[in-house]
Amino acid sequence: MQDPTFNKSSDNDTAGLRRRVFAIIEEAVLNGKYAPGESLTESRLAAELGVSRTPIREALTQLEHEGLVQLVPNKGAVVTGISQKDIQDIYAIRMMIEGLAARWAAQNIQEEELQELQEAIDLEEFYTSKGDIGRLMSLDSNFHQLLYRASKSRPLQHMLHTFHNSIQHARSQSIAAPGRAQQALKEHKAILQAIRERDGDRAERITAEHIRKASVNLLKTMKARQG
Amino acid sequence: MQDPTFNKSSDNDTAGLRRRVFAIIEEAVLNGKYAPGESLTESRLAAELGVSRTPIREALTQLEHEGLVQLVPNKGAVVTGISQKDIQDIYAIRMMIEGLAARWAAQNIQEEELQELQEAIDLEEFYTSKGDIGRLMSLDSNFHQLLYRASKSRPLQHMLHTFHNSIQHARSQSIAAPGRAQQALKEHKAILQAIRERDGDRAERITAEHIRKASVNLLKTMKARQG
DNA sequence: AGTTGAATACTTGTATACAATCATACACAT
DNA sequence: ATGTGTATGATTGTATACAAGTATTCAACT
Repeated sequence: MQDPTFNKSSDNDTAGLRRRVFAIIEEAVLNGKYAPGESLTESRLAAELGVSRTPIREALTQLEHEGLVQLVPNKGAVVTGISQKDIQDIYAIRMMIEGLAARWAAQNIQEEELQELQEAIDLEEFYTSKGDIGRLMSLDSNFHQLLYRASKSRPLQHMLHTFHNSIQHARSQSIAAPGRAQQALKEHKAILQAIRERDGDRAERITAEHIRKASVNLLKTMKARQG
Repeated sequence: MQDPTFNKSSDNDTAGLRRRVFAIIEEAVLNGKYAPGESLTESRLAAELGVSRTPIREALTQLEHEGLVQLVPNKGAVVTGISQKDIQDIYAIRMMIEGLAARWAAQNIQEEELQELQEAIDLEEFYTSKGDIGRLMSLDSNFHQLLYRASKSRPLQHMLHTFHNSIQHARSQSIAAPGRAQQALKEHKAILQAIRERDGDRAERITAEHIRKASVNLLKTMKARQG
């Protein structure tokens, strides 16, 4: 076994300027290069990134929907940033909602989806032993996305997808913490087991616990990193 | 007392084509004029509404974020529609999240916000006795928005705001049901009382119950109407 | 000095033109 | 008959031009 291919990519990868622009601005906001309160005008960003205003506009509206900036007419996009409390709140919300997702998944999952989850976990195990953080990030995403899909609830799927994106940056820090990947893998296995046994209560409970632990870990990491 | 003015309008009212276009397409989707599965191309909509593609594009991306269409490249915006199960799911999610909002509001609300909630309820009482459904809709929205704000959680506020929009249409049906407005008013009063007493547990519980009742009522209404 | 007013520069909102990509239909070969 | 390759048409993505509205600045006046 050398490098299991990872072909199930739910995200659209055909770059496009908008995606690149979005990623760049998002990164800059999250890194603090654009400070909270600062207002970004379209023309300035367009000049800075060497593209026209159109893709900038689209990226900004998307950023607004993710809550990173606030679009105020004739003023520009005001950077809001994400505080530590925001992340804490997001995890508190995720605890409830992903718990619900796990419960519904236990009720509605299909045999094929159980297999997909199992495969995701197998890959996770492989890369955890290899210590490949990059892959683990995307596999963790994958596991949770599969969970959402198995819940058979479109609104829930939609909402969690949005959320997931908005804290992607934070999650990547969390999983890089020493020992966290191993722990997450163990928790993922337990969640799958509960779902496989169609035990909705337990699935909900341990999924919430999984999120809570990730949250604790993340906040610890963030505090260690920036004071 | 004749017509208490309602000046606190959080929404931006400066029309703009995008907003109008958005409203028109949203209405058409919710009314079933554009059937689920149908794909709307930008040029077609632009011609139909007599505007250029630009505001259409922006409206469509917004509609995608609200989950009403899915933007697929080179195919157009595919209408997804909202099923009865979707609404059921949304209310299940709202039960949890708004419960959380009420709990946090009980912890963090300020004196001034308590007064605003009280005023909202007073107005609600007035228009309930008058039977002015239109006002009640916007007052119900207002009450819940105030609640979100009082929770002092930006992510929660943001998420619930999005949700609130996406089911605005459904809610307007719910509140129009006979007797529902009176019941909702009573429940709002109870919620405010719990928050005023800083009883987070109770506030969470009865808020969840409030959403559940609204959900039951709405589904009954929908079934009666189109089932 | 503070206030008011107008002029200017800037910013967003919209329209339109162009490029690149993709789906589809049709002809042709097997 | 079926599969394949190509050509055409359609659709989105991006750039740019223009219009309308707003914030800001500076000067004049009280």
